[in-house]
Amino acid sequence: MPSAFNPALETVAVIDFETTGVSPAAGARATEIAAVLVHDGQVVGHYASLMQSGAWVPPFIEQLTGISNAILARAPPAARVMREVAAFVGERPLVAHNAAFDRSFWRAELQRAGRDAPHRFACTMLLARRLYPESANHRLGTLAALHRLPAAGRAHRALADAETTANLLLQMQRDVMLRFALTSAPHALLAKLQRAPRRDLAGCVANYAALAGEVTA
DNA sequence: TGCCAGGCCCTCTTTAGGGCCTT
Repeated sequence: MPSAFNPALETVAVIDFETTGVSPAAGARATEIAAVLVHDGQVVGHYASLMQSGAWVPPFIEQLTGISNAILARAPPAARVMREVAAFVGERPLVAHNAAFDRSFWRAELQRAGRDAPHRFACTMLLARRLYPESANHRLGTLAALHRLPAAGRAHRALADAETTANLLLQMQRDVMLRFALTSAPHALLAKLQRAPRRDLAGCVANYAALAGEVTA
């Protein structure tokens, strides 16, 4: 039975950081990263690791994530972890929930590790605001509950949140296909939709479909 | 020891302000 997704759909990497704060520009550092590879409608691989940057973990963050200074003392160096995860994702497009946040740490930590960060990002939060305006809010946990996504483990840990985001991405692919009668919902289309005027998603899909006729039903 | 930001979007807007979302 043929897959409902385009076999040519590129693999994307869904990432999630745990950090000591909200801004690398203000001195916050990453404490954990996870990357989940998604291809043809399913998760096909993952990477996850704590990382030791030497940064101090505030009590609020320890309570939120369960990641303590004592745990990080035994973690591998941040630069080594970032080089490993960069090799794992390669040049694939990246996806994150509130991607502006993860993009800032991705760039900052890779720069510290001596690696370029040219990756394209897509944001499940921006897309969810357009696809699910009826949701009470667009936090990852709320959207996971709304769609009854599979439980992925403790929230606010990198791998669990990356897996939840990956499942949300797959849910949105299915919903876009259903809503707009498409046979596939490639990453490039979702990336366009996340920037589309909220009241003209159908117009954005039509324009995209006209340029890439293979996605239409 | 323990603070901190920024991109995006909406509207009471656009020469701005404030809320959301991430840790």
